[in-house]
Amino acid sequence: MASARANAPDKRRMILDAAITVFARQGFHACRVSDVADEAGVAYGLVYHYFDSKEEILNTLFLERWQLLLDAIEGIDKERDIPARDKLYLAGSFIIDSYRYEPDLMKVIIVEVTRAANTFGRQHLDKIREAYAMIGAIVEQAREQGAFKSDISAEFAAMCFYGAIEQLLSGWIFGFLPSTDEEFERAKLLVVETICGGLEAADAATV
Amino acid sequence: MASARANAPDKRRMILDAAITVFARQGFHACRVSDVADEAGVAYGLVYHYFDSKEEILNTLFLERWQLLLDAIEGIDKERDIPARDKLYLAGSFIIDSYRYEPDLMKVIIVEVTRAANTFGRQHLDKIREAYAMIGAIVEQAREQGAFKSDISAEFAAMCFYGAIEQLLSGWIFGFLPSTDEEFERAKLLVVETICGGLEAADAATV
Amino acid sequence: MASARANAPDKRRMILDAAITVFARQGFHACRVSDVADEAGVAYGLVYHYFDSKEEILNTLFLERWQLLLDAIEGIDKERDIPARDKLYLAGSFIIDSYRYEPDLMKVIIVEVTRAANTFGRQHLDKIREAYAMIGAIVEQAREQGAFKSDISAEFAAMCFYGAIEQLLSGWIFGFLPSTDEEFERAKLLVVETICGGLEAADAATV
Amino acid sequence: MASARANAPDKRRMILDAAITVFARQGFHACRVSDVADEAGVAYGLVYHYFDSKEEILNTLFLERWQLLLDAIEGIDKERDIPARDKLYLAGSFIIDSYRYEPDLMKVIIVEVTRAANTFGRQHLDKIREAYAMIGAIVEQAREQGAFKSDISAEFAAMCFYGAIEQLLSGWIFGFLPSTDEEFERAKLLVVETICGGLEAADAATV
DNA sequence: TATGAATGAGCGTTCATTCAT
DNA sequence: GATGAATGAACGCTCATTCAT
Repeated sequence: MASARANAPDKRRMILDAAITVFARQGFHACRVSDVADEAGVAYGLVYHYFDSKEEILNTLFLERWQLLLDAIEGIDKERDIPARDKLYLAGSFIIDSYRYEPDLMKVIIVEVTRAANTFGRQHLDKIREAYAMIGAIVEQAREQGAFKSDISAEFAAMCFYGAIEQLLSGWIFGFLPSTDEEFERAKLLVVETICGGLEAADAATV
Repeated sequence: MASARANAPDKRRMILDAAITVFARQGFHACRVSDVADEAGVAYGLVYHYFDSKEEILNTLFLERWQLLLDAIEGIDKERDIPARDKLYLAGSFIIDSYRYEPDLMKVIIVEVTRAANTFGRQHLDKIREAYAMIGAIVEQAREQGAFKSDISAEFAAMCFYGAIEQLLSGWIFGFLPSTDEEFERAKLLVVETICGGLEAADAATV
Repeated sequence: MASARANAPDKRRMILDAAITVFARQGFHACRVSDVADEAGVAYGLVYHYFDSKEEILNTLFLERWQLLLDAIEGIDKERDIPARDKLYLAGSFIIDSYRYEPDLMKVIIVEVTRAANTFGRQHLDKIREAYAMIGAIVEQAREQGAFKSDISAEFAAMCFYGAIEQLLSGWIFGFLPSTDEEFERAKLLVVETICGGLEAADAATV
Repeated sequence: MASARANAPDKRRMILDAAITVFARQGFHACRVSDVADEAGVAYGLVYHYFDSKEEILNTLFLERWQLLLDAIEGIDKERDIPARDKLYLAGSFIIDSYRYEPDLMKVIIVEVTRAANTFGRQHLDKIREAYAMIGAIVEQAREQGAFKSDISAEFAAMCFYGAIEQLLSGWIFGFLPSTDEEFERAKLLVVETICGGLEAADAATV
């Protein structure tokens, strides 16, 4: 029987996927629950069979994905013998690739949650800050080892790093940065180069 | 006429100021037009005498303030004989001080406009990008002069710089960075130090 | 200006009157707010301009009317020099006449509030019981004076009296008692005769 | 078959019993079919296997119990050689004891059917009135025998008697009369004393 | 200018009922 | 018999906006 249902549609998943599409296209507030149901091809009420509210759908999407991101950064940080810059490169890459491969989902998460700081962002602030903390931990270790400047706190550095990446994601999301593979790869390298190496030319630092 | 009304209340201004308070406290979407009218101490309908819609109030607040910011950065950039790092410091200072001295207004602008990218941010995208462009112009000049690395585009650098600052503002707005004078001053210095000088210690850059 | 508006329609009152008609005809739960608005000839939203909810309309109708009833019984009780039986007759008359002259309003109050004990009745229980208490006070005084039996508590007597009257009202409301003037007058007399004098024939009481 | 299933759970009965509990606790309208199913420990849809609708469950509960009541009163009335007052005492006792021993069921019947006159009460009005008629028959016989006053119609007397009892039941149901054995027994005696003997003291009747 | 009563489209949510398994 | 996923009509309430005064 399980096999008979192996490729049966998982309606709950279909609703979540439809929500990604609809939230990304119309925005969370501008869309109606019926838009999600229509996109998923299910009846209106089924959405409420699986979720308590429209908000819960968004929360579910965010928490699912954000946990993957936290797990990824944690995994990167545990590889002890690579330099902090490489760890930050891997973390940044994971976020950028998340957008590259699932742009609608990441658009929803960035636009409707992490940047929507006084609606959903607020209720997920602790979860969001876990990411900052993990990036901060990478920086902190580098500071202790003398690789990073001690006068810039790890927390501060993490916010600059994350802020820069989120700004880049916004650029892609709103179409003023080109969404090409080259651009994604270049951005991965340059955001680390900028934050770790600084904008200033090495031989000009003393100017 | 102006003198005859010298100390008559400017109802339009009262409405705008009330809107700053209310939008900051409750959020643009969560508040009603009547909340703004109540805060301003005027009748419901008067808001519609001065503004076409609730949105127009927010647009007005944004455009008023953002133009000041653009003018300030432009002014900073025209002082030709200071280094790019100093220009960026001044630009960053202006933004941070804007929040320091008018936290409600800046909260509204950041939360409801620049970070609300798929509602108001979208319609003001060009205006917002003018700020990136001005920061980019500062960077571009430094690149041409060899002070900044040429492999990091000015546009990219500007987004990292602005992203870092906006992230810091979010930290203050949502209360996970302390809003003290020392902290504001420190942040001004460090955000430039981070973006221009990089996180890496000078003697560790080759590691 | 006041005179210019002397016969201007009081929309709030129109809504209340429409609600009496609609609640009586369709029942509180079976009708929609739009039915009330339509009956009143006003826009949907105006109902919510004057009342917080559909329930508040019913509460308002009940409290308005019930207070008249309480005031009436209180007034009756203060006329000290008439016998308890006459006071009960006047109290019963007031209630029966309330139905006679405003059948829809009393139907709503009886059906949707005082007999709807586990919805609205519950929240107005204290107010409803004030009526029992006032009737009880009339009985109590008669007991103290020796006119009424001392082995039947005043509270118990009040509930029997009120229960009998409410049952009669139900009979008229649901059409199994004839709603004629003679019937109303006869009922006023007989309910008192029954409760005060008893069903038993005087010469048969010892049987 | 009955023996083969002697101790198999009778799901239909379980649903009815669960409905008594749930309807009494939450009220008929405020509860969902799933609440009944949960309480019964059966699946959602099984309720619809045994009953056509949520209403049919209530109808079933009412008709089952009301028939017992009708049968009881009929039985009482057939014992010809006891006085009307005793018959009324027995009828009242049966109703009061019904509540005493099955308070939830009687609460549901009183609150959701007999007092809910414009929903379920209406469709069961004829059945409810059968009870009045039977009480009326007891009174009528006493009138014919001269034991009861002839100027109070039997139908009227029945409504007063039933109204008084239902009011008492409401008092117990909503907790403003104490639900003790003494109270129940006292009420049985006093309601008959009140309705048959009247509130007025014998020696004061001429006052 | 100034008021606030009046408008009405729009949406989230509920839940009785059906039906495929 | 038994399950619970699936359906979809229905409704209370919100609130931006209009307009008569």
